[in-house]
Amino acid sequence: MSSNYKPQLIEKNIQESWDKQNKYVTRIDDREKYYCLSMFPYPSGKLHMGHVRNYTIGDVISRYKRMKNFNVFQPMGWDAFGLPAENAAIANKVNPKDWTSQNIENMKVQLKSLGLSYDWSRELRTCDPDYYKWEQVIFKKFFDAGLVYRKKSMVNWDPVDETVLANEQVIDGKGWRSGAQVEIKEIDQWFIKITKYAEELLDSLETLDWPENVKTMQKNWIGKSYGAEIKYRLDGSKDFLTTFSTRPDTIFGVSFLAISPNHSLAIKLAENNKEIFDFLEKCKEIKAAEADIAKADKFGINTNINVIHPLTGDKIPIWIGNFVLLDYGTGVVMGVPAHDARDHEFATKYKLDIKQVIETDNNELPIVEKGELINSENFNGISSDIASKKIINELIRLKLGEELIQFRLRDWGVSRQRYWGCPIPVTYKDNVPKVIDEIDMPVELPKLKEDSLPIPLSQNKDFIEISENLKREGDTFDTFMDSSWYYARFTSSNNNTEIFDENTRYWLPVDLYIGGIEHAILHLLYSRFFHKALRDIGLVEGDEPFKRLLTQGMVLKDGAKMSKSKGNTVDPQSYIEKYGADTVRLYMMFTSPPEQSLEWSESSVEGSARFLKKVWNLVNKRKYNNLDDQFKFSEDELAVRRKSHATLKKVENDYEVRFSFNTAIAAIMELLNFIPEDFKYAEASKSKKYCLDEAILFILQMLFPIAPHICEHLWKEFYEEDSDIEASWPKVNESLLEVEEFELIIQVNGKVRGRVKIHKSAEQEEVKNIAINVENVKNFINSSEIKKTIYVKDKLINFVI
RNA sequence: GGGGAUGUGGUGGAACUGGUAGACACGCUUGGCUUAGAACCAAGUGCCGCAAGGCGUGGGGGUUCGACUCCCUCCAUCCCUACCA
Repeated sequence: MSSNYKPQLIEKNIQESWDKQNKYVTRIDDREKYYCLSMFPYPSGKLHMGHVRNYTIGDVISRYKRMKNFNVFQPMGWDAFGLPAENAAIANKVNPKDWTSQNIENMKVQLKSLGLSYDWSRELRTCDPDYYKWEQVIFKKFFDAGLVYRKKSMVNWDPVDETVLANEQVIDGKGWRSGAQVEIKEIDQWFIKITKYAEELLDSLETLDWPENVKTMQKNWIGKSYGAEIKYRLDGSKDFLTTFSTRPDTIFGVSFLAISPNHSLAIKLAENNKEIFDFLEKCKEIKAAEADIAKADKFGINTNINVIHPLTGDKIPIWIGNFVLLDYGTGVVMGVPAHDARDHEFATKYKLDIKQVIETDNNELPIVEKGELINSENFNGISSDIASKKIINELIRLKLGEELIQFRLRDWGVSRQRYWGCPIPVTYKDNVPKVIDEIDMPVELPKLKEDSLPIPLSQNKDFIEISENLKREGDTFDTFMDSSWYYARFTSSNNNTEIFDENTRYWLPVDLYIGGIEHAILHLLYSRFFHKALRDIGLVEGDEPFKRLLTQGMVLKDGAKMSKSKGNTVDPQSYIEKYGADTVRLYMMFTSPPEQSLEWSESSVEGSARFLKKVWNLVNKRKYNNLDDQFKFSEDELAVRRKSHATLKKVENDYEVRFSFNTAIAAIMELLNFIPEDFKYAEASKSKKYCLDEAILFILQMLFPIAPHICEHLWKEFYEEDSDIEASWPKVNESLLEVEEFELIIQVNGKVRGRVKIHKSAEQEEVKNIAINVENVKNFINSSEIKKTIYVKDKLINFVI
């Protein structure tokens, strides 16, 4: 054995031996199963620190669970469709498929060098026809189940490049490549009825062992609200405008209605009104993203049309407002300036009536809280909640409204006007769409001609035109479709004849899903929806795909997310080469708890390397003595044993319950520092040797999930060549942890003034007498009267003077 | 605009249930080893103060015998906002 720690020498050998044994290829057996899944990466070309962090967390837990005798399944694959491949194709004149394949090869080598215990036999990539065939099959089944429909919807349109742009491709209202002013355009798209599952998606959140913040985000995103649908008759017409409001109690304060610029009424009015037409044109300049619409200055235009207030009969003006979203509710907002901040701002700007109809202790408008009604005819004096009910009843009686539960969640538009994605398996005969038969799937993405840029599929005539009146759908699926069911396909990815099989039934649900917090809403909600819809068409079992969730924070540098555009990326590969995978893994786990963001620090990496070196130097050239524990241990020997077992207990809890790897590592470091020098001497007594051996085994076992190469290597050298460290986990000896004495904290007025060793069996009166006579405590109490004594057993005593 | 988080020494962080603030590291200082450096080892290290002691967890206020932890308020930063993944 070489005497210095050289990770480059040992890591590669150990990784090869794992490969040779097929150690992490998993099969159904009779142990308890554990499906540990980390979010698969987009193959951008290089692993970044966020990946390293994500995959190390997954690997630590997988290895720990294996040591605890679970049958662990940890697969890895590639979210291989998406925009960056098209961008790279344009920038570097490479085929998206070749670019993607090359990237996958590179990243796979990088992942392997990290020593991650994946079952590579289940590897999948979403751009393979073998994968997306089944996505097309699912689409058909969803269609047959009535979950799919076609609807017009808004996109960002670049009039120069004549392409649809993603939100991130619109910069300051301009196309990123052409620089042209982007317009909002309405086109036909495929939608999936996720809203049909809104109620269940909301309710079953409760059953999930997920972080509260993620559950809250999903709950707010789904946005269930109770209110009323209220109909306003257009003045001089039999037609109505319908609005939804969560505050029918404020109906007497309505001073205008605001409709979306995309509302059919607005579009109709623009036909004969230049001013309105120009206004709508101006609205089209704001990018389609919600954040941009919400941040844009609120402006509006009076249509000079009125509606009739359903209860007062007053005439109320209709405005068009750029802040009204067509997709939410009915695309019509009832403006109550006195009781809504946005309406107040709008009414102030355009000098519209502001009529207070709710009274609270607060008298500054807008009053958005509930209160008691005023200026509301015969509803005056009634509290908001009761008044809402009464007003809804009145509207029902007049047939001008009804009670309604509204969701913020919108149906999922899955059409994308791109090339590098899964073709939507539809044909059009005389413009009538038909989902193609399963037997004709997959509809393969056509290869690009040499030197061709990745033009949107819809512009590929050879693909689109089957015959004169039979055409193919030219859109591809949203890549969120690809990633919404991969967790299930991993279990059966080698099965070419069935989408799912007995492996799926064995492995699902995912026991632990690990990924970035940035996916807290969209990806996780889509996947949950997919699972429920797949369940209802009989393809999977259970109600939820991911039992437990761990959301890791971002990896930052200089306080910002690492990104190419900011030029603050740190390449993990150079660190793996310089320090070895174990050091990088240890650093990642030690430097920050997983849910928090991690600030990259150059110098701390050194510290992690140093610790592994210390472990190496302790164990190296030493040999397990194979002694039994029949010794009369001295006090300092007992202290070492106690420390070993207390550390083990803490580490188990940190790994399993808290996912708090940084404190687990700190505890292992403490144990290492705790071992007295004389225990390590060659001439040390057998009882000391026993204590040291025990500590060494524990350290290697506890550290193995995080730094598997060095620990496995040392385990074989120190303990037994033929023994598998990953098939072992020590047991806590609880009796060693029982102590007779503890340190009592003595406070005077809540401040620590002394501490003293106390026997656990001591009575309160006895403890008080000891505490009060501690020299420093005496000085502080002086001759003052003790007004109160607070005693917390086995912890502290506080004298209030 | 809305939703979700975070804020503790020079730095990363610990304090798990309202009960010892700063564990464990990084860095720095001093000493040892060395021709020198690196590495390693030992000691010290929140701030002010000679000390006694005082102050201290983004700012302000509150509850409590006791607050990093609970409540109110303000500020800063990060993530998501439905076509980046």
